[in-house]
Amino acid sequence: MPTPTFDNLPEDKRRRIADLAVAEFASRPYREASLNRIVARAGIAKGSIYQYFSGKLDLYRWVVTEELGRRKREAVLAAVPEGGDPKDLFEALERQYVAGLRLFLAHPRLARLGARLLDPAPDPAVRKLHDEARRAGIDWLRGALARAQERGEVRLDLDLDLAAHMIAQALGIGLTQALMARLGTDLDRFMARPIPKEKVSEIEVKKLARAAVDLLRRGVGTP
Amino acid sequence: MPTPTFDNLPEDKRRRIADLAVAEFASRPYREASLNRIVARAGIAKGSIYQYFSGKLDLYRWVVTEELGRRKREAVLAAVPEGGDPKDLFEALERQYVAGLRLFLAHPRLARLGARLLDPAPDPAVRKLHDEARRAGIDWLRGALARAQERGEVRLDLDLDLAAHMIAQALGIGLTQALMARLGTDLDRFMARPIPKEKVSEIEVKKLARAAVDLLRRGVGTP
Amino acid sequence: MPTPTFDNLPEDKRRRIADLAVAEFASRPYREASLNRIVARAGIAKGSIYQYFSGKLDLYRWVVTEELGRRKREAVLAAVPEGGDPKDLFEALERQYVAGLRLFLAHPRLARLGARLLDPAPDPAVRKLHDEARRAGIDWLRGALARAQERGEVRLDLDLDLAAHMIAQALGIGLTQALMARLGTDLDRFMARPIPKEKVSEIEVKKLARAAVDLLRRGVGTP
Amino acid sequence: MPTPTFDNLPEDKRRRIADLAVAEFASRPYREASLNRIVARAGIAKGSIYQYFSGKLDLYRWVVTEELGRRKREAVLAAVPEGGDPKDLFEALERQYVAGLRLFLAHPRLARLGARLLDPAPDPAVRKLHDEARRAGIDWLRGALARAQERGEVRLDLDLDLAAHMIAQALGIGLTQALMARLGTDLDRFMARPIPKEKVSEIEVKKLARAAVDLLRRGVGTP
DNA sequence: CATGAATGAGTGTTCATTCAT
DNA sequence: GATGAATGAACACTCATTCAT
Repeated sequence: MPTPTFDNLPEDKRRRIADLAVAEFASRPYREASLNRIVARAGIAKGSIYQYFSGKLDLYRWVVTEELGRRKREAVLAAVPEGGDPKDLFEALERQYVAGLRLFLAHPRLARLGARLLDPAPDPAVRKLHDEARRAGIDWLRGALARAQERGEVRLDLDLDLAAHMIAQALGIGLTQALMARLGTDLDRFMARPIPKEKVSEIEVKKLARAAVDLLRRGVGTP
Repeated sequence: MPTPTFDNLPEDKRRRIADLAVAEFASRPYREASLNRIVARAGIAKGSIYQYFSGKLDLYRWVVTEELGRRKREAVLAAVPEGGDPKDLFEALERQYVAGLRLFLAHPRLARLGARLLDPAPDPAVRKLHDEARRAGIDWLRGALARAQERGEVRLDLDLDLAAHMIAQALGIGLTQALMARLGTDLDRFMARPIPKEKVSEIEVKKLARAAVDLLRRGVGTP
Repeated sequence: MPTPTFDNLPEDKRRRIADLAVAEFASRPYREASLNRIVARAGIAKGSIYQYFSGKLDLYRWVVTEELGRRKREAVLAAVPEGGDPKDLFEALERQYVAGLRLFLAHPRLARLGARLLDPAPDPAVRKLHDEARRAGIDWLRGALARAQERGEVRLDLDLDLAAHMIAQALGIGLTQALMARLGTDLDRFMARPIPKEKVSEIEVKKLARAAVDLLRRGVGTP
Repeated sequence: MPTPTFDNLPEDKRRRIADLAVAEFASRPYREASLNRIVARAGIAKGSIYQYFSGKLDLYRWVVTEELGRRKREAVLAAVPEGGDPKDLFEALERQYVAGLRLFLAHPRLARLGARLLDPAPDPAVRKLHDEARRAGIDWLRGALARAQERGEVRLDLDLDLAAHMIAQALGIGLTQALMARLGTDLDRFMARPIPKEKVSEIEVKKLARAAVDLLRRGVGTP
C-alpha cells in the first residue's frame, strides 16, 4: 500500500503514476511488467517509486485493489440512476454488466487489468492476490444467487457453486470477448486504437447484456 | 516443429523433455518460461534444445499444438465408447466435458497449459498463436450450435455468437474451477500434489458435467 | 588444405561446397562466418566438413588461396588475348585492372572475398594469412615498379615503397568503389542483385581503367 | 549517444570506459567486439554500460562519431599553426595527412578504428553507419577537388569521382601502411607496442606526406 | 524527500568442434 | 567415408532493488 509520501503527492503526478502503472500491468503479466518502464514514462526517478511503494508487488497490489476497485465502483455508480431498484437478480446483473461493458469501452486497460487479475501467476505472493480476487468474485455471485433463490427467482435444484463459477467466467470474460467479436475486432487491437466512442456501441452493449442475462435467466431462473 | 533429431531421440529422453516442457509452459506465461530450467531439469546441454527445436517459440508451438492436441484427442477417444452416438448437442457436450475433466484430473498440467493458451500474450507471435487457438474453439462451438439449431435442439432466437463465447468460457475454465472448489482445493495446490485419483472424483465429475450441461440446455435449448 | 577425401568428391558436390564457402566468407569477417550455415546450405552433414578440411581455418585458407587464386588467374588469362604483349607497365596494369573489374562484375563475391582478405583480423592465424596476402600484393607491385623504373618508364626519384602501397589501395579498392558509384549503386546492393550484365559496363570498365592508369602514369611515370 | 548518466561520470571513469571501448572496437569488427570484455576491463558491472548507452550499437556510434571525430579534430587543429593558409589544395592535403599520420603514431588505435569504419559490415545498421562515413569522406574530397579545379590547380579533364575514390584509398590506408612498412613493422605489431615516439618519425612523417602529395600533384595537378 | 548510479543474476541464442555409430 | 547428436562457453540485453548523496 502506498506510503504517506505518495498520498501527499500533487494530484496530477499521482494520477500520472497510477495511470501508467495500470497501463503497464494491464499490458503484461506481473513478472513481465517493468518498473523501469513505468518510472521512465512517468518521468520520475527510479528511486522515487520506492518512496511511494515498498516495491513492485506493493505497487501491483495497490493498483489491482484500490485503484481498480475505485474505478469499478465509480463505473457501477454512474450506471445506477437509470430506473429505481432492480426488480430481481437478473435485472441487477444486467445493470452491472452494462456498467462493466461501458467501463471496458471507455477504459479498456482497466478491463484488461481486471482480466489479468484472474489468471494464475507463478509468483506465490501474486498468486495469492489473484486467488483472493477470484474467490471474492465467486463468493459474491454465489451469495447473490442464494439470496435470489430464497426470493424464488432461482430454481431450488441449482448447484449454486457450479453456477457461480460458470456465470463468473461466462459473463466476465465471455461477454467482453463477444462484444469484441461483434465490433469486428479483438481485445488487443481495440486497446491499441482505444475508443471510437460510437453511439452504436451503447445500443449494442444493452442488447448484448440483455441477451446474456436472458440466457442466464432461462438457465438458472425458476421455470 | 521439432527437427528430425528430436524425433530420433530415444523414447524416454524425448518424453522427459516433452513433459518438462509442458510443465514449464504450464507453470508460467510464455515469456517467463525458461529454456534454462527445462534443459537443467532434463539434464541436457543448453545447446541441445536448439538441436531439437529452432528456438523457444518453436518448442512452445509444438507443445501447445502437437503435444497438447495429441493428448486431448487421446483423452476424448478414451471417453467415447460409453454408449452409442450422442442423441443431441447437449449429450455430446456432456461427454466431451467429462473427458476434459478426466484429462484434467489425470494430467492437471495439460489442462493448465490449455488454459494459458487462451489468455492474451504480450509477444505478437505468441498472441497470434493464442488467438488462433481461441478462435478455433469458439468457431467449433458456434458451428455445433448452428447445426443443433437446425435440428431443432436449440431455440431459434439464440444469439449464436454470444452463446459460443459465453459457453466456451463457462465450460472451459469455469467447469474445472468448480471442480477444484468442490474438491476443496484450487488449481495450484492440486497441481503441486497431483493425483489423489479418488473414485469419488469419477462420480463427481459426471455429476458436475451433467449439471453444467443441464444449465446449458435450459439456457439455450428449445423450451 | 583439403584432404584427399575432398579431392575425390564428385565434381558438383565439391563445387557446391566451394561456392557456398566463398559466399559465406565473402559476406562476413572470418569469425562471423559460420560453418553451420555452409553445411546447412550445402546439404551435407556437420561432421563431413571436418572430413574435407581440418577445421574452419583450414577451409578459409583454402578458399582464399587456392580457390580465389585459381579464379583470379582464370580471369586474368581470359583477358589477355586482346593484343600482343603490353608495351609498358601502364598498359600491363590497365589490362590487369580491366580483368579485375570484369571479374568483379561477373563474380562480385570473389571480389568481396579478396577485399576481406586485406583487412586486419583479430585472430592471429587469420591475421597472418591476411598479412601475407597483402604483403604479396605490395611486393609484386613494387617489383613491377622497379623493373619499369629500369626500363625508364617510371621516374627515378619515385619512392617505390610508398608508391606501391598507395597504388595497391587506390586501384584495388578505390577502383571498384568508383565503379560502383558510377553504376549508381554500392557494393552491397550490387552483391544482392548480382549481374545486370549490361553492355554499358564493358565500355565503362575500359574507360575507368584507362582513366585510372592515366592518373597513375602522370603521377609516377617519367615526364 | 551517451545518456546524461555517462556525462555525469567522474572524468577518469568516463575516460577509462571511452578508451577501452575505442580499443575494443578498434581491435575487432563490430559483431566480434564484446561489451563483456569492455565492462570486465573497465571494472564495472555488466548492467552499468546500459546506464551509459542504450546498447552496443549506441556505444559504437558514439565511439566512431563523437569520440573519434573529436580526437581527429583536435589532431588537425594541433597541426594547423605551422605557417599561414595553405597556398593550394596540395599543400592543404599535405598538412592534413601530416596531422593524420601524427595522430596515428600517437594513438594508433584511433587510426585503426577509423580504418574499420570504412569496411563493409554484415549488420545493416552498422553498414549504414560505415557507408555514411565513407560517403562523407569521398564527398568532401570530390568537393575539394572541384574547387581546386576552378582555381586552376587541377587539370580540367580529370574524372573527379574516380580521383576522389582513388585518393581516399591511397592516402587513407595506403599512407599509414607505407609508414608502417618504413618503420619496419606493421599495424598490429605497432599497436601492441604502441609509441616509440621517436623523433625520426616526425621527419619521416613529413617526408612521406610530401612524397605522397607530390605523387598526387603530378597525377591530378595542372601540367 | 528525491535522485540516479551500481549491481549481478537472469534471459534466448549461436558457435566450432568432437566422436560414437 | 558419412553422419548428426552433444557440448558449454560466449554473446547482448533487462531487471528490481539498494543506497549514498
